[in-house]
Amino acid sequence: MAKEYNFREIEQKWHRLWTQRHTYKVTEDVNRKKFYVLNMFPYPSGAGLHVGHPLGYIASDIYARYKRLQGFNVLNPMGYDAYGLPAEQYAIKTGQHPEKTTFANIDRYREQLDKIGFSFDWDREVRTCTPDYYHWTQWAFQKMFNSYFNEELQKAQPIERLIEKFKQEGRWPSDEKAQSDLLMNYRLAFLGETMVNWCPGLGTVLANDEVVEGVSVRGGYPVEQKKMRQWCLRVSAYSQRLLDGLDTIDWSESIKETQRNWIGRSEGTEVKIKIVDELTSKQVDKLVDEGANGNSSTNKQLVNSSTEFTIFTTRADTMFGVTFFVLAPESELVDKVTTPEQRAAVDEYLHYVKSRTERERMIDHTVTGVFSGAYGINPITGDKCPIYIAEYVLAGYGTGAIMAVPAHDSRDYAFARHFGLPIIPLVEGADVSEESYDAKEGIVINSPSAPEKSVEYDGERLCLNGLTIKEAIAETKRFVKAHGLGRVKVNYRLRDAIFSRQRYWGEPFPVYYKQGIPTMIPEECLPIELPQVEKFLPTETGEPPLGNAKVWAWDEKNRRVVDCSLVDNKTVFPIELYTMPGFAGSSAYYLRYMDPHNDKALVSDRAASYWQNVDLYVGGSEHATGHLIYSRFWNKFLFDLGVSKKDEPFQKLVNQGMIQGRSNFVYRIKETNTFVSLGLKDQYDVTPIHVDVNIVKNDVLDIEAFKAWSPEYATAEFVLEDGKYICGWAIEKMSKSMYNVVNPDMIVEKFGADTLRLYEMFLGPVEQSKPWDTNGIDGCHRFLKKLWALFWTKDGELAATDGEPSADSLKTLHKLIKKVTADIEAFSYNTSISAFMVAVNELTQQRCTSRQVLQTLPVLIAPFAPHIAEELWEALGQEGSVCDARWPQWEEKYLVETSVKLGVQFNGKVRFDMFFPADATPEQMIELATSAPEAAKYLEGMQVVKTIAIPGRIVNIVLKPQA
RNA sequence: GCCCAGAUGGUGGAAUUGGUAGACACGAGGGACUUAAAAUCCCUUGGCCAGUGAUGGCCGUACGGGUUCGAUUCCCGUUCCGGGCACCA
Repeated sequence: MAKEYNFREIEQKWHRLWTQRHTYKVTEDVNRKKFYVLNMFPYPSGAGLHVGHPLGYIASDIYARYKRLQGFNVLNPMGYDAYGLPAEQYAIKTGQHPEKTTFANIDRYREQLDKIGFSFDWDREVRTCTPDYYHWTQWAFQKMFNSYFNEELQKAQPIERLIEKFKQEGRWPSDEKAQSDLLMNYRLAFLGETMVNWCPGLGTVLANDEVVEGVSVRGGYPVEQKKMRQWCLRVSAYSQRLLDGLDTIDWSESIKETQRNWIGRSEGTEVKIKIVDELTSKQVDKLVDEGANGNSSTNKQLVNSSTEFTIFTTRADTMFGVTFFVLAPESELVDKVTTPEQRAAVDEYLHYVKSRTERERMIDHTVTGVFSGAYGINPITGDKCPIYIAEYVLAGYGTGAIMAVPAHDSRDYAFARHFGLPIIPLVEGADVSEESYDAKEGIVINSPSAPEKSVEYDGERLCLNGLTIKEAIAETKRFVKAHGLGRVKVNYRLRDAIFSRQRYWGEPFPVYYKQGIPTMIPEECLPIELPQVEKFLPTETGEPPLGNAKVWAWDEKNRRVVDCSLVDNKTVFPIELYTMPGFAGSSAYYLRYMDPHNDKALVSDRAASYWQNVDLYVGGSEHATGHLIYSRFWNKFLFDLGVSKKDEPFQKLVNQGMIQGRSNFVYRIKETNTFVSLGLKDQYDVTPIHVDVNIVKNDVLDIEAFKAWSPEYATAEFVLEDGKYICGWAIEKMSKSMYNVVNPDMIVEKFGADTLRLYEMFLGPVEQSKPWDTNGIDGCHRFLKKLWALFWTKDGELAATDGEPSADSLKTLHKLIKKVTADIEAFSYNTSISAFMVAVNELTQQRCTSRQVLQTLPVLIAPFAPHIAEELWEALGQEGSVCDARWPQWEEKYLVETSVKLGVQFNGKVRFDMFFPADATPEQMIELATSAPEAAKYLEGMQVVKTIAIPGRIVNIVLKPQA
């Protein structure tokens, strides 16, 4: 009896042995080179894992195991992003404490993960919701609070330095409240009165990346803009460093591009615009006559006339085409600028703008706006242009005010057309009769249209005519700077991150309010643990859920958390009721894995120095503008502090694709309980119904299982084709409601973890999204059986012999080593597995039993299928674990061909194949090809024009008819 | 609208980056073994045409052009699908 491949027994055995032997325990070892592999840790949801989740873990595990076999000391940890909304919402619904459900989910995840045979060092597991972990989240927050960003040094510095500076400059107020307010403008973690994305459905604010098209990512509730006092992180301070860092890391171009868009650097010019209004310009002469001592209302006008505002533009070259200015409705200037005559119209407009939700504004781009009554003076032309207020200008970007150049900006163009404002073309050949010319290419004209149309400054007038747009921008910048009309300014779209949430299930802020001044709980007293509450909903007075906590006040004298009733505002103060957002805990977890049990520091200097940063990070691309920005920001801050040793946290990033579901359908004839097979369905009026993919094999329905699936179908009847019921299919998101969820446990049960690992990788490139189709899995399972069979005789004895391997076998082996090594390096696991299949087939055909060849195979397959690798390794009588073996080196000498079969081409078309000596020179190849008998018929009556011969590639002879 | 990435058999996908397109796997068809099933093994499988046959010919990598002895690969244009950003001045 041949020895059977009993994967269940093998996998259970090795899972047990790995645990017993601590095979995957990692310690810092300065004598070995480190390699840090990391997966984005999962949020443990109640639904458990489906086959899509482990894809990235398998891909990184393969790389981790490969690196280990190469002799690296590999850190490959795993943990849980355990704070989050679903657990809290579940708690609200059921009253179950989120910790309870979260921990239960974690246990379930762990159980599922363990079945797949990962090389995680579980001793390093972290959970973001445990006090020993969020201790360091709170600590980092306090460090940010006590730091500011030094623009000159482009790095974070202790806030004390800033205080010193203020003192030296005499700007340090004596009042404590004023001191606090002043510093809030600089702290990296600060309380800010900002417009936030308020989500009434969730009862909390959301970060920009948590809102898509005006609704929340989680739950899809509408989101509105609201002004609130919130904790914020000054992420924008790091804009330039976040941008520059992208050039130093090995990430996909598309994700870097996404981040560049998100950071949105634009280099432009700020120009100061003087304001005049109708009244002032009419009355200026009169006022001068009267001696400027008019009544208070005219005084106010005079103040207005000396007021100026600043606009931001990236198209400084178009200053000669400005025909109006526009302010954002939320701009503080609106109030100052509006004239009494226009007051009513402006108020009405502001009211209209307020009534519109963010979503409406985003979708509906109809032109709206109102004239403020005031005018601005274009400093370059001296022209007086009306100032409008319109919602198409955003308060949050630039200065909230723009100069409008309708000829060369489509939005300004639409506005000008709507309000009948002039349009002045500035680019040679640009036709602006139908639409604006927005391109940044061409030669500038009309700038100025006549010499006197350009205002003189210090004897100089700006003239851009004849320049290219790029030159004109540079020239205008120079002019504006030289004459003090404004300054060159870089703007970023990246906003500061709103860092507080009105939720229960998150990290509490280590902050209390002393006479309204936010004060940090001393570092030595951290962590401040999340208090118990009875209800997870906001309080009746609208406070966040932590308002329900009874013991949630800070006793300054005794340095501990005490009962709220003790608050006396002398020594006992209320603690912050907000909690931190989801990204707080996930921003520095990779550092914690380096030293997870340290209770003195986030990470020891020794561990951080050894592990440096993550060499390979694997996770979904959906985190491009969330986690992957926050984490880089957080790390850069910790780098400035000297805690992190690298400016960038993740050197190489691989984004695994999503696994979609492949749903199956049955077709019910309307108003019957009869189902018709796919090929016949067009003959009836049918309703397609999702059917559980687990009772369908190769699109053939298991009719008995279907009848048992739901009582409704117990009496179903079927119209079959060829005696089978064929189901339809479609690619959809993998979800319970589509009955297309495939569970990894089931696959492991049926085929084994090694087959699952192999198949997940065989499905296609790791980066690519693809549907899961269990149909193909047999191929991978068969391969493992064939590999297994190679090691055993018919009688179930070990087949290995000590004889010298054949040249063929050595060639097969070394070809395989070469291919697999190159493919793993390139993350091309699917082709790697194909190479294995070819090699095993070849070795089987060669009846290879050589120990020398056989003992290399377990090492090569170990990254992909570790269980079978261990079993074979042991069967061969090798010492220890295959994990401690050395990755083999391929040798060219076994691959050398004595002859090479190449296509011989005449005029670019392959005419015949022939063998050439492997070491033939191009000249010899041409000689051999032209003298071959097959060549004669092509050469007849022809003349050789050109010959091309590339050893190993091609032989090509170009002919033309003889003259 | 702007930016990025794609499009190859019935299906998932290969192709040493300009050198015999379709590796490997699934599915399908045929065959062997078997009382039968499972399992295993062998053959065929991009399309069209000719031939009893070994075989030969033509077409073929979304579409239309171009460069080249030679293009799935490089260039230009078009269509379609996916991802990101989006009144960002």
